[in-house]
Amino acid sequence: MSVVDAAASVFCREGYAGANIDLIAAEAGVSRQTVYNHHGDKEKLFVAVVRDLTERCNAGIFATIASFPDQPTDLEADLIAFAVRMNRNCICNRDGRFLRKLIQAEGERYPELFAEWRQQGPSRTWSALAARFARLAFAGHLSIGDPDVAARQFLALVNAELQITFMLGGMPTEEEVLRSATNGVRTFLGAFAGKKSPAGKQAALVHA
Amino acid sequence: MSVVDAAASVFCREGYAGANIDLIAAEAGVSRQTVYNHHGDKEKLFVAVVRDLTERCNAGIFATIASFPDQPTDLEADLIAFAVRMNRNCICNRDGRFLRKLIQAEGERYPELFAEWRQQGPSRTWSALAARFARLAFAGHLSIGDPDVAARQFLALVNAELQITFMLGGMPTEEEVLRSATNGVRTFLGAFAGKKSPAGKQAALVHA
DNA sequence: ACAAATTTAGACAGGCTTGTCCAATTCGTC
DNA sequence: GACGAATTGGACAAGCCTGTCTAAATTTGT
Repeated sequence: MSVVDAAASVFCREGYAGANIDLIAAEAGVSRQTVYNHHGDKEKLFVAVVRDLTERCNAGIFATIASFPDQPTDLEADLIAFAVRMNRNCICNRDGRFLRKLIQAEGERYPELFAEWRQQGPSRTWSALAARFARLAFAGHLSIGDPDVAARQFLALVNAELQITFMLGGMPTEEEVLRSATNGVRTFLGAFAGKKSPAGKQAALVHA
Repeated sequence: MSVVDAAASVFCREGYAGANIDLIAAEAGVSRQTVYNHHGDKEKLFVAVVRDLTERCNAGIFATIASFPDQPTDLEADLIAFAVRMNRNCICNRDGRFLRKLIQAEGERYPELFAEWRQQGPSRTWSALAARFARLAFAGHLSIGDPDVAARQFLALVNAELQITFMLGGMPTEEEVLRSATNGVRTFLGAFAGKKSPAGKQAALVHA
């Protein structure tokens, strides 16, 4: 395990103040001196950990959003599968859980570091997701007022049943993820199911 | 400020390991020795803080649930007002934010302490809320499949727009709380709005 | 006003952690 | 095999924190 990975693990488990450089070195399988040679001091190491996690998490999120069902065959099934992918690959995995915990625990102590995360992560995630939902609405599959609100509510709904598990740092089972996603998507579609006259059809008519 | 209140503040701000008894004493306006006289040691003080917060938060939650609109005049407006009360009095207030942060940061280190919170807090909260929604459904105001799922999704929806603020330990403005509640309740009703033939009417007919 | 209980300030030991220094060892590469 | 670079283990100082102790000051109850 690399030094940064070991540090992520220890910072998450023990908190910044409680994290011990000796323990990080031991967990990484290197000597303490090597940690200092590579990363300078504890604070620089922490920053490196956060940047590393932010980068990997964002990459995973945007890779997953790229698999959004733009042309769904079975909208419910496709959205459920997308929500499960999102949870499995971005939110429940090691990086996601670690980053969330670090943000919650140390976010107030490093405002500039996490402001950067906030702008490059959630803001862009929501925009990208909102654009996909807007497209579904435009094609008549959904009836949405504000796509940004819909995107945030989609994420909130498909995670609704996992919040306690997340709070305690746990990892939900595959079955829990599927159930939460299924219930969430059904409610989402109950609220936003498409109307009979999609915008696409209307536009086609105007052009005809 | 009491010792326990000051300790809650410092534990939240600095984490368990980073919390300094001298700082707690100073913030409480007493000497360090008094802290030790009253609470024994750091760990006992931490347990006292968590128990205190858990108790007060639960009391606030159940007091707020008691104000649930069982016989709504304007269902949307009544649910929005309820959601705002819930957020203001239980989730965004000092105790709620502190307890959440302590659970997230130290939950894994004190499993038995937070298992107790979990059983007396979220479990009972969801049951109580589910019962209220079931009653609304029975009276024909809502059309709900599983009341427990509906209760969790209701809370998830009305907080959907506040999650980032909560993550960073911030306090949303009154306007943000209202907007999130309004958007959440509208989506909730979009998915669960009552049917024309309420169970109550059917029951009345059976009895007639 | 007086006596008991509590609180206070400060000193103090013990332990732990960070970050540095250094000599010895190992590793990568030619 | 040889040479330079990186790694290692350990010692080390300095600082911080916990928890205890003590004697003085303050508050409380009567």
